Amino acid sequence: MRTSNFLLSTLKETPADAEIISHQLMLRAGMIRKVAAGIYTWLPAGLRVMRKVENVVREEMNRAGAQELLMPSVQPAELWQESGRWEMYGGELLRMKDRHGRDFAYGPTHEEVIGSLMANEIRSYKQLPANFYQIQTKFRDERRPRFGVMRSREFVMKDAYSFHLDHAGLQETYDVMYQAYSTIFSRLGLGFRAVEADTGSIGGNASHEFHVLADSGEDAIAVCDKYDYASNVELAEALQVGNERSAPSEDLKRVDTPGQHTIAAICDFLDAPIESTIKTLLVKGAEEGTVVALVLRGDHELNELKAEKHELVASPLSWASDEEIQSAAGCAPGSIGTVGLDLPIIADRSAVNLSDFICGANEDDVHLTGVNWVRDCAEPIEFDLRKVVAGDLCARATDEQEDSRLSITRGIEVGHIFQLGTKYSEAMNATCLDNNGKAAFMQMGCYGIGVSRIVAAAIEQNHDDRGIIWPDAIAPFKLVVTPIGYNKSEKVKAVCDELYQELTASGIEVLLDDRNERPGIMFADADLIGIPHRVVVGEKSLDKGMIEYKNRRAESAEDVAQDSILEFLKAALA
RNA sequence: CGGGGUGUAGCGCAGUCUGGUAGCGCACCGCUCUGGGGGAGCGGUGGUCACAGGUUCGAAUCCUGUCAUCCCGACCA
Repeated sequence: MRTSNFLLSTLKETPADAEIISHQLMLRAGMIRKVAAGIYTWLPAGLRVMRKVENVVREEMNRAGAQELLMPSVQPAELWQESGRWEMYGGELLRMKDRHGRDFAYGPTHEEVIGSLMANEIRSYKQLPANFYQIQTKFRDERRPRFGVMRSREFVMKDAYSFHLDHAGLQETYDVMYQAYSTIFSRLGLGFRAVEADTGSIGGNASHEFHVLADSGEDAIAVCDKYDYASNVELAEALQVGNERSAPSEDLKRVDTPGQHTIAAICDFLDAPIESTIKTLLVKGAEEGTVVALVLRGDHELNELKAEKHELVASPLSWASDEEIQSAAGCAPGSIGTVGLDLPIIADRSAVNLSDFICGANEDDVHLTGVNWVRDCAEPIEFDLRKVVAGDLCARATDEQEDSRLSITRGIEVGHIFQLGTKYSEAMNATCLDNNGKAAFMQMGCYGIGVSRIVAAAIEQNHDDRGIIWPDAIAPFKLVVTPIGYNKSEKVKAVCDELYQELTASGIEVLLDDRNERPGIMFADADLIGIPHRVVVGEKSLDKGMIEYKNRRAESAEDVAQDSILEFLKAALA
């Protein structure tokens, strides 16, 4: 491609409404343009990158035995009513009516379509296992789209759905997909991590997310390399910290604590370590109108996702109102405690093993010290409630060494694999006959990759102050040829044209910058759009029989003899 | 959905308080010089000042309403 024939819409200045680096660079490099909130046009430079990602994904899905198909983006409401999600899905489902007034939705995902399709197409276990995928535009009407294509409403996704006679078959394909995903992200040149994930409302027994590691990531991941453990912090198990509960050694004492309503204030006021305090949080119970107390050690934070998994706790988690707190505890938040509290008390593992601790007295501006479970209040229900923090022991650890502890890193979720079980096959009545001729609901798995999001994630991970640095596998062009004086020097023009033709003929995607621009502009543009390899052809070098080569990541350039440049480049780009 | 910003040329912004012919830089077009990291000069093109209504002799500017968009949070995966 020649720049004279390519829409190179680079911007010198950063558009004001772009916050994160990938969004800024995608706009500046002329990859995308916003059409509406969360809706973007992909310009040629951007689309070239997305196609590269798609192709790698397609190759590896095919290699893993999945078959590509294409389902409609506009889906009839009946399918969603059948699965119950027409009501359940909420505002994210973009609904519309056709000219006859019939309800449709723009597909945010395709379990319904594939489920009803395969209910018809698959009749016998002999057709199983089967795995189908598509690469297609989805629409989720996010409440708050943000960060460019990182969290857009319209986006490109690879979604795959597998079908099995039994769970063993599902597990087998799940493992194959796990491997395929690892291969895909490796081939894309991305630093990533597979992490255990919450199965959320979908349910099922296993789920992994694939995260591109980047400080700007929206998700926090707890990692322990020694035990090969990585989990979304939403899910990561928090072990008990501290020693086993010891016998009470202090008497229960009432202390006036006027105006001290936070843990930090109490510790300061009583000159007590924060590990000797507990906090008591009141939340709505699963049963309408009830309230439940959640207890954590003072220095720990509540993991709301864990809490709402307890059968006594309302899901989604919902805080008790001030009135409910007043009537249940007899005081305002800040003075709640476990003594004399007539509520179910669910305590985090690390709070359960405390003795002689400090808590509120359920009376405004009064606290208790020397509190002990059993002696002073009921034995609590033990439950994993807290958020893990860096330095916690890994849940798999069998020792307490430094390298058995968790570190917290941030990631961008670019892939997610689920074992769905029979949830959708039951909803869509997708059965097949087993080898006894009996109908059985098929086991399903589903496997997503955020194709457009990967483009942004790759930039988050690969950029410098001059612009994007594409991994070779997804660069819009592998090599840029920058002539000095293309329109002035016959010699330079001839060498560039020949180089361009030969490299192009050997299958290398080359951008020849034939604009009549000053070198600085050409260098700046090439760096901004992130082309990984560059050669500069100028009369000065040519007179010495040299052509200059530079890797985008390298500090400086090197001279290569003109007569060996082709082999050199073929080797460098291999 | 709650809170906070912002809407003036393709991009970045000033002008709004204090009403009086719509400006600057970049980009873009033409010419000249220049030619290894966003160069310089001269001359140009481009705007229903988000929209609607109101006040006024006169509104980008004041008033009312609407919309769009960005950020934080909640929500979602």
